[in-house]
Amino acid sequence: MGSIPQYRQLYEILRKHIMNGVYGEGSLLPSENELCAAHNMTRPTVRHALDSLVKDGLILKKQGKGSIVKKPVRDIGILSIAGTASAVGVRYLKTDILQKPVIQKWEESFPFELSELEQEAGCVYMERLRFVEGAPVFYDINHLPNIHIPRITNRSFENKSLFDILRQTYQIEILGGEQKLKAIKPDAKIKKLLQLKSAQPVLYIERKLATNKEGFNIYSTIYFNSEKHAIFGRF
Amino acid sequence: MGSIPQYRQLYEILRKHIMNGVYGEGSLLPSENELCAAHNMTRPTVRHALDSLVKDGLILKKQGKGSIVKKPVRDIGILSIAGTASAVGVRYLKTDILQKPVIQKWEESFPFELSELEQEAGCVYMERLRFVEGAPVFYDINHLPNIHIPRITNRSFENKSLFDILRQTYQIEILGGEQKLKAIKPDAKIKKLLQLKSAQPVLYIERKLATNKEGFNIYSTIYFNSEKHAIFGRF
DNA sequence: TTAAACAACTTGTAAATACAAGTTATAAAA
DNA sequence: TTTTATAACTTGTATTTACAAGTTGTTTAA
Repeated sequence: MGSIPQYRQLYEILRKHIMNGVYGEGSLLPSENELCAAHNMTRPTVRHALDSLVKDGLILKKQGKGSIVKKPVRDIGILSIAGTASAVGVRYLKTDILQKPVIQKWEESFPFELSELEQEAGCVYMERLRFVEGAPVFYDINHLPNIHIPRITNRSFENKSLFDILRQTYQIEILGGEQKLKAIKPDAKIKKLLQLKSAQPVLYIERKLATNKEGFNIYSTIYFNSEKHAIFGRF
Repeated sequence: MGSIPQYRQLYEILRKHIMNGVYGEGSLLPSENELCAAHNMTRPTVRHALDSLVKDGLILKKQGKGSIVKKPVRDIGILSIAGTASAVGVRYLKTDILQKPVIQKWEESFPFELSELEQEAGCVYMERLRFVEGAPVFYDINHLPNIHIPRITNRSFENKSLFDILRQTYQIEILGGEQKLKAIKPDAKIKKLLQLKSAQPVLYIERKLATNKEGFNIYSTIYFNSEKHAIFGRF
């Protein structure tokens, strides 16, 4: 017997099966007693495995019924955009790179506290403006510490999300983060960039995203025109 | 013995003690065996309670060491408030009930889609205004379907969060949700309630919170004065 | 035909027990 | 004095057993 706990092994098996569609969305998992028999475990052990799946939001247990497969759509914090009436997919999002990634020093007034490592390494800076149906709605400024990401300044970001590149090229995954939101009156620069009518307020977001790389955080400042669209998020 | 499970009772006790500072941050909880003896339970039951605390992020268990109290600022989605400079604890939040819970019909223009069950049951409606350091910052309107929550209109909400009452009295837990955020120009009513200077924009949030009770969702509309504070969230 | 009762499932809660594995302070040996 | 071993803790994993409670289809009685 391996040193991996039994409940963990069952969890991995069931998780894989759910992801691969062996158990379709909305269908029932085998009952706890069936799982006991099939994997030669006792009920507490099986339940431990199922508890983990519940925690992941992969199943939903109902007393007297069974374990229902859920396969959730989880976003990372607030990332997607919804129209005020109906949802607008990310595919309708066109991106302009205002400032291609450059390496520079951290600004003195940088709103987040930096670790020593981040401070020393300097930062990679970029600005983007995003359009929905031809109109600018999203202006974001990103700072990454200059570690783990060699040659990022040479990369093209055309039609590719920053997060996709970080994940695919550098194996950097977002684990979580924190953000601060305010409604503000935009200054002249923002007003011009987002083509705002006067007196139209703007949603302002500061966020810090933690990754699987120790000490590698992504810092973003976002200005969002919420006249015709809203920031949408699941949690 | 009440019909509330033992592990749940212990969970509530420990949770309260952690929140009230009986167990300070970083300190150790009594060991599992001590809790068994103190509350006359067996270890599986005690561990079930501790598991819930781990899930809440209130403790951190270390094998061979014990259960370390964490007391995080981690709320459900966006609920906590941070000062623009430093964090402001929820304890500085005073709540005024503008409209005590009443049972009424759902409004025609209700922004969310309702299930048939929710539609039939009618809704419980309440309004609150929250203050930080004497100034109103938070106006929220809540709609709950009138199921699972008998006699809620008789309850006092003085110094108690709606979520605490739902959890403790009705065993209703928030599992997740979705929300939509915008920056808006407030109308006269909101302006007056939040004592806003003219031209001060407001953060507007619509949220739907899903719970462990099938078909029981909580719908909130929030107006937030982000002049001196920001909405803060972890994920 | 219809409604109530029941049986056979499902998950939920709980006890009693055992041993494995990580941590820490103490006692023994170098 | 310093190092090592040990004992006494801690949480982690797992079995076995029992009954409660919710769901569903079937059988029985009206």
